[in-house]
Amino acid sequence: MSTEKEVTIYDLARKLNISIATVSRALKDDPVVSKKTKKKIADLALELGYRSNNFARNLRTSRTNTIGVIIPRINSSFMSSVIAGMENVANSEGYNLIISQSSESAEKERVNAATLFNSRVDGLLVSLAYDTDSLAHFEPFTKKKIPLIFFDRTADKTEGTCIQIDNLRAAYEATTHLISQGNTRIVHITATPKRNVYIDRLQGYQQALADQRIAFREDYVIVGNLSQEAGADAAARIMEMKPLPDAVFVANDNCAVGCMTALKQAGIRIPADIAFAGFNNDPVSTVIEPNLTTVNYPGYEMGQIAARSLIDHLNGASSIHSTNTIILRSELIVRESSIRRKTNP
Amino acid sequence: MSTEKEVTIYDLARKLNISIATVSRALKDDPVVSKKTKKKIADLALELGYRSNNFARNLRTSRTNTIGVIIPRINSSFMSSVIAGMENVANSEGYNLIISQSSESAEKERVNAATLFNSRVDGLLVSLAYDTDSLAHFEPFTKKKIPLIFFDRTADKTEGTCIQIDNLRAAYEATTHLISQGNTRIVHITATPKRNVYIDRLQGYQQALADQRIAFREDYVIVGNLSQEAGADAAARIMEMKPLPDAVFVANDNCAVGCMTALKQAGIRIPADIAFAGFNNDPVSTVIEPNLTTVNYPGYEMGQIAARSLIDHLNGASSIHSTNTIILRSELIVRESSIRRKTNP
DNA sequence: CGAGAAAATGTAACCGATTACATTTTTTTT
DNA sequence: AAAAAAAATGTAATCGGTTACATTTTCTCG
Repeated sequence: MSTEKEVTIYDLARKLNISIATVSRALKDDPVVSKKTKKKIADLALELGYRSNNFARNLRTSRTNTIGVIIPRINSSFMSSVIAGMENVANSEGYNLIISQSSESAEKERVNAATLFNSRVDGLLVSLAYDTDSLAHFEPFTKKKIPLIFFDRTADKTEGTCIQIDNLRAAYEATTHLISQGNTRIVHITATPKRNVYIDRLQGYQQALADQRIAFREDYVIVGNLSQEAGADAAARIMEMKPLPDAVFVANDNCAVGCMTALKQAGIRIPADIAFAGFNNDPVSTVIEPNLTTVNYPGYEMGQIAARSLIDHLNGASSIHSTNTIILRSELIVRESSIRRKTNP
Repeated sequence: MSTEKEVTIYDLARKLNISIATVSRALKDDPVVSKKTKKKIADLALELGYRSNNFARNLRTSRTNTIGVIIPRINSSFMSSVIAGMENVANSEGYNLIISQSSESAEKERVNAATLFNSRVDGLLVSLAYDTDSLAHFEPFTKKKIPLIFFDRTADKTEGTCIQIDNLRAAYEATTHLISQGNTRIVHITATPKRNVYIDRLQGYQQALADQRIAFREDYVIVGNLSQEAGADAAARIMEMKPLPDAVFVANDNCAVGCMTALKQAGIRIPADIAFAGFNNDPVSTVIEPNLTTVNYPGYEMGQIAARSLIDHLNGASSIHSTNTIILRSELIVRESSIRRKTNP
């Protein structure tokens, strides 16, 4: 009835008439304790429903077995895969995850970092918000040598390890593909060039144009927040362009969908009038009609690798400084939205 | 250079030549400490970069300020809204969230519950997995009087509070709407009747049929896992039915989309040949063509309310037992997928 | 068999806060 | 101005583990 008292190592020690030190060691499977004693202790612990008190341990060892995660938003298919991958590894290694969202705000990111710092996470996994300029809020971590890993939206000139894809190459391939379909007036919709992912994709786009001797036009780059609404806004701008562009490369599927929908409503045919390519291989890319050509990259794996790297480092298995950037593979998935058949009239 | 030593209340006390008790009280803003002293302490704490040691506090108070969350999957728009809502409240109240996914497996749910129990969360927020039968894995919580709140996929016959919508009524409305458009052969695609949400929706569907004097047909209920693939499978079964059903009510938008896509590929027109209604108001519902009629319900708010209820209870502000079930409003959003114009040939 | 090495166990300080209870200081009252 | 009440501060035990160092027990081998 009443909340039973929690069982401690003192209780175990008393019952078995041994010292708490031995109990503590036995529970940690310390080789210095004899098998026989260990067995006795393990049995009794089970019987009494003993559970270790992490606070006492953490207080003593100053480790929390907790990893902090800061992400812009959890509500994309990509991010939830990443989280799932992290959880998978963390769980199996006995770590907990504390996930916090910056909602794309540098200020909220700062607050989250402070909170996680105060909860003394053992390490931090971060994907940066759109408008983060300074990395000063991560200094407390680096100062205290708390390992810090950036993934996807990474930061240059930092000490932390970065896990990402080759955004430049992926964008280069997507753009080259659009060009190969006979397009030359290619618009690029993207987000703030503060973030590596967007600046790299822009460069890939530019480089592909350059390699095919197509002049880069400043006014073909539309910067927004990559939401569906931003896609619709971009569509309005595109429709004002004369001549009409013949292809659009969007840095994110969700925004591409918003843009395509708006164009379709205005009677523009895709891909006949304008071809499309996106980025992320979000599930909507196979729902929109026509299905969207896009860049697929492994979120789940990225999450796993990020967590794995961090934990390995925490366990001293590998130094985080030995590997500074991990590049994962990505691939272009060609679907109807970019396939030119007979060419348009 | 070297990792600086952590500042403790002992350091503050020594510097100011006062006792640690006063420091401790001042930091908690205990009214018993004079303003002057508080100011001195706060200033020094700031200057020295003091941060409270939660382990010491938790060890002493046996509270963790951490809330455990168990959900089937995070990768739906609905769930990520829920999480965002929880985070919003938890953050502002100084609680951390530990999120774990059951991946729709009762076994994994059990393991997650055990893990969270061992990390001594102050409370638990749960949405049940598809195949969870027994609630035995939550007994340790109830035994220790750790509050437990179910949301969305709730459990009957339990002591915990439940937060959900009126699934029966929502499904009744959706079905009635389909009937009002002139449909009578209405298929229902859903998931395991183990979960309240699905059994309630099925009952709403049945009740609507009954009220309109349409006979319920067992073979019109297709049970699956509500994935897009399950939707495609259901489409195959639907196409074998003679005569062809004239409407489909799906317990989840994502599955509806899979089903619609498969039917469209087979040349069936929506809504002309078959009308559709879904559930959840997932973003894809406005991407699929035709846009999907669906039931909207407030994920963000549900998350907020769940977290708020739990925290209020933890703070002793309200007893969890006073309110046993909280019902949130939901609404039918009618879109093209269910609108019959001239009627089919 | 007995000395020394190895294995097993024990002692006690420590991690950094909270808080019941005791004591001192300040304010109010008469 | 002294007594009583109120406010502020201090003392010390406590939460439940970890671990350096000390001690005891068991084993090994000449």
